[in-house]
Amino acid sequence: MTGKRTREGSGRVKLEAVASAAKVSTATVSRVFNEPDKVSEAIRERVKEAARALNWIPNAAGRALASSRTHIAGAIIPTLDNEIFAHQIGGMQAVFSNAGFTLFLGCSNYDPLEGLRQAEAMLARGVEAIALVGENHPEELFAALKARDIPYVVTYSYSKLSEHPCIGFDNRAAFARITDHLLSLGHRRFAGIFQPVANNDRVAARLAGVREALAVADRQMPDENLLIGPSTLEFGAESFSRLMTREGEARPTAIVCGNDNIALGALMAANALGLKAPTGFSITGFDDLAISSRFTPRLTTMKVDNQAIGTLAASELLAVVAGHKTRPQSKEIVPVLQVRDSSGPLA
Amino acid sequence: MTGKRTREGSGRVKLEAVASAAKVSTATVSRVFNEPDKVSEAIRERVKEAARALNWIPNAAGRALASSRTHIAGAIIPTLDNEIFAHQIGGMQAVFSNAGFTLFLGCSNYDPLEGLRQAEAMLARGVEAIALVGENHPEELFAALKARDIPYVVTYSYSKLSEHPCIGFDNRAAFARITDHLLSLGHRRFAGIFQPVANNDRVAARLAGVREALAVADRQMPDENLLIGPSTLEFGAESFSRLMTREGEARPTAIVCGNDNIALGALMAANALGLKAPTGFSITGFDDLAISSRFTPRLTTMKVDNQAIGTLAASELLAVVAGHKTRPQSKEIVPVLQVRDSSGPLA
DNA sequence: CTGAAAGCGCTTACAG
DNA sequence: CTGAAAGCGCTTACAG
Repeated sequence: MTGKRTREGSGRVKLEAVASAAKVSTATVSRVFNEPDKVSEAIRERVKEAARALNWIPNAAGRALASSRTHIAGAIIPTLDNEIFAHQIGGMQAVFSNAGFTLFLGCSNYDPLEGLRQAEAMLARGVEAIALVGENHPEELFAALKARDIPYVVTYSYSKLSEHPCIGFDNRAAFARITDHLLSLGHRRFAGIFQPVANNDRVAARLAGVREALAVADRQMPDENLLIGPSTLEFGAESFSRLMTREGEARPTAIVCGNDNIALGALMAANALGLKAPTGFSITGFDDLAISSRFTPRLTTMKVDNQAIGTLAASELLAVVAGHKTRPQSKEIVPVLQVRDSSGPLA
Repeated sequence: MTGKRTREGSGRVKLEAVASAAKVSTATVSRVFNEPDKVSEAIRERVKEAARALNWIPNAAGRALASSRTHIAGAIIPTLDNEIFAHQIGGMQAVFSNAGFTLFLGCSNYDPLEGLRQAEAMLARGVEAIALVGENHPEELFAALKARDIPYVVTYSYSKLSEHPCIGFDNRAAFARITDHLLSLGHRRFAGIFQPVANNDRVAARLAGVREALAVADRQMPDENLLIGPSTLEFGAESFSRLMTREGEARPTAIVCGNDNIALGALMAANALGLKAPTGFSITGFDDLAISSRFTPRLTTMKVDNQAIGTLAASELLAVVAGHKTRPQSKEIVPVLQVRDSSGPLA
């Protein structure tokens, strides 16, 4: 009879119901929750009471549409299977949640296009800020972020030269450092066991760090001494066996592994072969996993505070969202070398 | 001059711009992307072209408000520090993403109230479905889910008796199973090293499983043989030392650990003390972490496909959201006993 | 400090 | 198959 259209609606309690229950306008209800100082205490209490009584949960879509704010942030990581990213997300999640932000999580599985796809889904849903692991993303993604003026940070890797705000550490410097450690122990024949370099700027930088440190010492790592494969205990183990069963000069004395997982695999193979580092050879890792310091032999590695990377990234992003700064500030986290039993003097 | 109000807006390209560029109504643009079959091909192409040219990304808030659909799902887990939950989330994320859903992640740190808080934030943001680890959540949470008719599943734990749809395994049965294994090996003096039971229905069920199996065999685990503490290698190690330095009858021969991490710690302590399972004692874990089958001695444990729990949970939730069923179907994942070197005949 | 009402960017019932 | 326009549930510029 009336010209009214019929619409489904959500069927939920809405702000309007709270307003009429508290006998105030919808504007006032909104203010009570968003700018409480602008409302007199008596009314404030009345409205809160009504909201509680009706069990009102604000509809974020309405809020987002009216205010162009969503209180959502996003993070894109390669995979949760690696505890370093899991810890990073854990730290991030806590800080965001504490600030009233809910976190979208996307995993690219090391496929930049998949990362792009997921980031776009997040943008469509109005994320106010986004964190990306590494710089290895399609230019398109960074362009979209800039076009919409969405603050972002690149995490895990850090470089002074980067055009992006980054929170992490210098992978190249870290591996130059660990190589120097082995060099200072007298090692001259180096081998490397690394995860794939494709789509992974962090691993590429690590290798560059090793090569750079060796070059300074007038050394180098022959191609046949660099084994690349999956970041698994197995690959570490089989690579170690392949390397150490070589004869004479072909056998390395220092094996730099791309991370602790690979190094632990190598150490297991060594134990199985009855070889005990640091006698005759040294092995190093990277990450300092919980188990690395308790394994026999204890693994020489570098410790990174991944959770701190996550909390710092979230804090910087929130500061920009809140308008405290215009751009997230880059922060360098310095990995700490942990010299333990798996590395020692050449002799 | 005009009575118009000034509003900020998002400043972004909107559907309206696409409509006028393609010389069609906004209704048609919307249909092109949501019900393409209802639009003639010529117009469809024209609109898509215009959208592409303008680089339009739909505003999800507008869409959500008008359609009451957000294409967002949520998951609440205790922590990402434990790889079992990380794997579960990894599986879930992939399935959701594939279906056009973006995933909210919340970590409760084993605090039910924190989990409730984060779940409420997700509800406010319109999640269409939610996955929760375990049943240990405030009744309020389940009530809110039911009131809003949001499909949910409880993951990781499984019980036929549960009033909730659950996808996981029977923790009680699994630990009864592992206890039976030790019993069948001739062990009679049992000890346990477990993580805290508070707010963790899974751990409570595990302990119940051990006790139940022992009771059937007319045995029991004395209070002083049950050590409870953090799920760390350290706690596993120190607990082992404490247990195994006891004299005579007070020293257990079978140690059931709450998970692999604790068991690995115990094994490390054993190695340090020069004790080698399964000579004189047996140790079991739970999870079958990557390292467990390669440690020396290889750990007897139970393997759970956590990723499958995640993918199944997401699939069930999506089926409900899509209207294919009214309620997620419970699914039991059966853990597989992996008998290895850390357990053996008593004598 | 408070309210009436326009507007955020979409979808969809209705009409043709 | 297509369009005009109401409506989704909030926020906020404006007026008082």
